[in-house]
Amino acid sequence: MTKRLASPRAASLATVAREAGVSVATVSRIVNGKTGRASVQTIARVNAAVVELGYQPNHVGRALRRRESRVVAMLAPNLDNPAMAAIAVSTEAALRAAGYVMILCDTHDRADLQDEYLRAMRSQFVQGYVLVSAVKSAALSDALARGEAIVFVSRRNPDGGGAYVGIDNRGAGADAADHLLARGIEDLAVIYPAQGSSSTAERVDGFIERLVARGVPTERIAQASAPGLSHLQVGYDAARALVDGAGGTWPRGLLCVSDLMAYGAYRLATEQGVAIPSECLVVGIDANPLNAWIAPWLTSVHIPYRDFGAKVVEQLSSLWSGTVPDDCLLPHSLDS
Amino acid sequence: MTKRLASPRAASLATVAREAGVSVATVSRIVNGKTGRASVQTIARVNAAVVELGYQPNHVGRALRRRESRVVAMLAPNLDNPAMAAIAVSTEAALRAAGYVMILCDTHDRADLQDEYLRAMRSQFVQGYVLVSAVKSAALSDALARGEAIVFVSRRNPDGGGAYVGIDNRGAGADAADHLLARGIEDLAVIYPAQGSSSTAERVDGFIERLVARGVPTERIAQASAPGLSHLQVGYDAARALVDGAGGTWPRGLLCVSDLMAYGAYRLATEQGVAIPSECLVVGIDANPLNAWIAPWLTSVHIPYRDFGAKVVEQLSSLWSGTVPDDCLLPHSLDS
DNA sequence: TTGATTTAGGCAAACGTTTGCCTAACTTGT
DNA sequence: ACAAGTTAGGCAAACGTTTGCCTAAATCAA
Repeated sequence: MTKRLASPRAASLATVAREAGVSVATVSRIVNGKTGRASVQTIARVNAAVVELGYQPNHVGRALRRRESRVVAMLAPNLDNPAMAAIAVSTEAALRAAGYVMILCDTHDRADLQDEYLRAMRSQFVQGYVLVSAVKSAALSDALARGEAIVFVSRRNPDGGGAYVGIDNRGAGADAADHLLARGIEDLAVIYPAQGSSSTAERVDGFIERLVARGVPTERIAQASAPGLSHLQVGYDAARALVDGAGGTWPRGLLCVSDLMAYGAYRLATEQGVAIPSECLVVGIDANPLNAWIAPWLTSVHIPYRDFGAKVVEQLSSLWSGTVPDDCLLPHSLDS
Repeated sequence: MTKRLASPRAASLATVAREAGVSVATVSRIVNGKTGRASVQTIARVNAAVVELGYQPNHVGRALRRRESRVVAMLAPNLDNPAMAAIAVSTEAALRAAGYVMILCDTHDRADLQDEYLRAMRSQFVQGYVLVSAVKSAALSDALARGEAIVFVSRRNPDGGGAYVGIDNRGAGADAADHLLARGIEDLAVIYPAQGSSSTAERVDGFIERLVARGVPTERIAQASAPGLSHLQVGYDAARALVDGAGGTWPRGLLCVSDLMAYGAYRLATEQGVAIPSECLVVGIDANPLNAWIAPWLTSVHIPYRDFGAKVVEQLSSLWSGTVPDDCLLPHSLDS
């Protein structure tokens, strides 16, 4: 027979304990699977009460007592970027599968917002942080010094060290170089954002190094960059700088360090009547799923963003168990 | 593999109280701005201690005591869709400005996942829910019956009623109709997903109603749909169904109820050598910012997703204060 | 002066969990 | 039969806040 509850309060350990005629401590132990401490009959009685009352452990009480929540905060610079969104989605799924919930914060790539979020999250007993393309900031250094569990994604710890999930950026740049050379293109250029993060810089380096190693004279590798946060605009501006710097002519092959930058460059090409890809083969990095539908002109290095989440959770688990994990580099690929 | 250092505890009310030589209660009142209860000197002393120790209120303790967190859960069907990501970003920003944090859950449009999330969130003392394109489910009905604060976005409450933020979908469809008619196009079609949500169905209805009202014979308005979750694929499949149903000829004007569907249709057109927009003017709905860069052929009804967040927070506030807010319809626009 | 009111702030009980410690009642070993 | 060990489970103290209630002292009214 079921009781009609006077208040809409959810069942607590106390409710269950009363119903089962045992103490709160016993119920707590049983629902937490500490088996050795109770008789079979008691366990059965408690479990019955749990089911009947629909008891669900209260995470707030638990967090207070254990001084830990099952919450992980992700700080990402801008979810407008489909690559970031993909990372967020896959991380959220992996965390949830591991029994965590994810709080998402958009830092807009601003150090002050990153600081504010880091501080705010601390008082939520957040258990770990996933920092996508983190920037250097005071609260970040503090958090690292305190030994918080922090996984860096896509961009390495600006203070050096720390757990990292990403790809071999140099390798990705090198692959792009090989791809272009394999098509007999030797009039090459690369564009990138002026506020260089470690990852974009590494892509550029890898690209140039490989070209040089394969005998392309340095002076035939044009470079240009542009400031700004929107990779779309940066791509447009950098491409303009590149072309203007070359007396109005486009290179035959162009590496853009992200797909969004490639979209920006494409717009300029369209405006200037340059045919892509026949006059200029554009290579991006990210392999946005939209490319197949509306940007078939773009060749792009595939990054397995959908696999990032699982790796991030692995690294967090390592940190929680007290070890410092090795960097995790996922495989990229450029289908030819 | 090195061991991490144990972190020193953050300052609590007790720490501050000891430092300032007052009781915990007094500190609590002061940090909460209950001014009438303390002398000016005490307030000054406490504030000094707060600053010195870098005290930040612990949200977990507060949540436990007040039986409310400052957490809102957003359940969204798929963040891969840029429109969803835009809603998530703007809601997160608006909530944070109002002092809340947002937990993000990706339901993949599945009722069972939506149920699981709703139940899991309850024991986190989540204060409100933002349900983007919610589907009918048991836990949703339960939550509504319990009187939880729930705001529906983009798709109305499947059980009817409830707070809603969205656009005038019929109006958007009608605007698309006007746009096409203004260009003298009368050979028209519309494609939409087979699993019709209220919003896409309304867009189709508004489109057709307006066309009929302006004298287009019903038999000249072709329709097609396709099943599936990915609007990209749905657009492709539906366009194929449409064209096949018309003996291989494309309409002169085509409304796709989302931009992603338009991308899908575009791919088919490209494959079939149909020139967009000269042979077929495609109109989408969403106005994805990428369009200007890589899909200039697409005309799209602009939806102010960036304004959704503020409205969502308004509606949540209404719910929290006990009133039932009116539906909030934001203005859409189609720049001609 | 006295009684009434205000001011300033402390006490302690929640909120829901977890866990070290304690204690009865058994079970063994000898 | 008695000491030693095991089992089953209760007690109560945290964790960090908030808040109703209480109490001194100070102020005020008459």
